[in-house]
Amino acid sequence: MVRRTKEDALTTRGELLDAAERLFSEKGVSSTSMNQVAEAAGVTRGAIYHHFQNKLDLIDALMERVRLPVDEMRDELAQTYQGDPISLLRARCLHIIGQVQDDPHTQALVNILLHKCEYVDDALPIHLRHLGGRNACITECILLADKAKTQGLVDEKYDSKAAVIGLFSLVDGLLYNWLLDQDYFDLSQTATQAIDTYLAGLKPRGA
Amino acid sequence: MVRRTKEDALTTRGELLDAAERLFSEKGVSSTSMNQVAEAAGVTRGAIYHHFQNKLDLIDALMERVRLPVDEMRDELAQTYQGDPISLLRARCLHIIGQVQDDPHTQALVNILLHKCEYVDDALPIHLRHLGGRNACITECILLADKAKTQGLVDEKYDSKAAVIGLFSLVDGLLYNWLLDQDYFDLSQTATQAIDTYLAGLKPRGA
DNA sequence: AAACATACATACATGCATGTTTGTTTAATT
DNA sequence: AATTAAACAAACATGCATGTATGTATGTTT
Repeated sequence: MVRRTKEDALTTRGELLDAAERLFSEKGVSSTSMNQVAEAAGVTRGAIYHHFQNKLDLIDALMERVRLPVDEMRDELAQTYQGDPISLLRARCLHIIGQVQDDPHTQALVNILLHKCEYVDDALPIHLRHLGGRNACITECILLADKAKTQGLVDEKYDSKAAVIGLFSLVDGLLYNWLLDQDYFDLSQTATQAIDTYLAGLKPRGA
Repeated sequence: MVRRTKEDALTTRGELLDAAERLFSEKGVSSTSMNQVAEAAGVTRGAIYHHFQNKLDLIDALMERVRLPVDEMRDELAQTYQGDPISLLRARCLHIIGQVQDDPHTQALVNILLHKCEYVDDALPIHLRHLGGRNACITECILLADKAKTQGLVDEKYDSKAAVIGLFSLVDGLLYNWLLDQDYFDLSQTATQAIDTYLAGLKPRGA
């Protein structure tokens, strides 16, 4: 209707992202057309193609807008920390769980990534970013696990990489299943127990 | 071309299922058209619509053809077993891992379910079957966990349902990540260590 | 052997999603 | 104040996917 100033344009862009995030998370990426996104944002497809090149670019902007939990985790791990490495890992995992549970944007994005988006060639750049962040994070966590081993906090018999992949898989699996049916179990309670169980299993038997 | 006898028709049907399984697993469900499936099977769309009502019906037939690991697990759990409940759980989880790793049909199907299929309303029946089998399986495993508790194999402080959900999430997460990038880690090794770690964590500290 | 059913191929009709282009209104620039 | 550029809307062109309807050759039955 009324033409817009620069700020208004940014608002429109934000509304487009909001609409896309909601629709993608509700109905799936490929089942949602650009037209539906535009309508939900109260504009036409012209607005979308003005702000974004295509659907992938739109999704990319979605990911850009929200800091994924793993990225945040990597940053915080890079900082100096106090306490033992295992406690740090535990805190970071629970933080991820909490963020998905409590932050709507994070939850929607993770939901899209886990359930509403086919892992196909077209979407490769999106998933590569996802994988890249995750792998970098795992790499740093392996160092933590090694350190924990030298401190006698983790049994020598365990392979550090496998231990970290197991921990991450546990978190992924918990999120995966909880997002499938949020009423089936309480996320933070279950996650706390499961993560503590896993970490307890890492300790040497005698400790 | 040449018209077919009943057996030939079954062959055609099987080839259609094979083609669909392969294409869906490679390129994703919604990115694969019925025409592509037909071409890959060496027939036309007419053959597909003769054997199946539509894409969903085709997917449904795919799931029907392969016994999903959880279903198999449930059956085996129902049988009488020897040994302690924890060992049984361990064996069953590792069996699932092995089946996904070694059986191409199972691997393709799980890959489709985890990565190549959006969890949207249209596909609800497929996912409901998935969830139904899984929940029934969890329910039975909770009984096992309770039994393990009475035998002193699991620490009293743990909630049985959360313990089982954690274990299943761990398996799911491992499969999820391994299917994303099969070269990033060795599945059976990592899974064995991770599951053993988790199960070790379930034991009472003194035991 | 005739009648019927099966197993497809082919053709058609429709609709929707995408990408692009053009037009229009308003803000920004000078 | 005039010009340009931004922010969209609207129209266009294209293509593909789906579903259905029809045709046809082959098996099947009686």
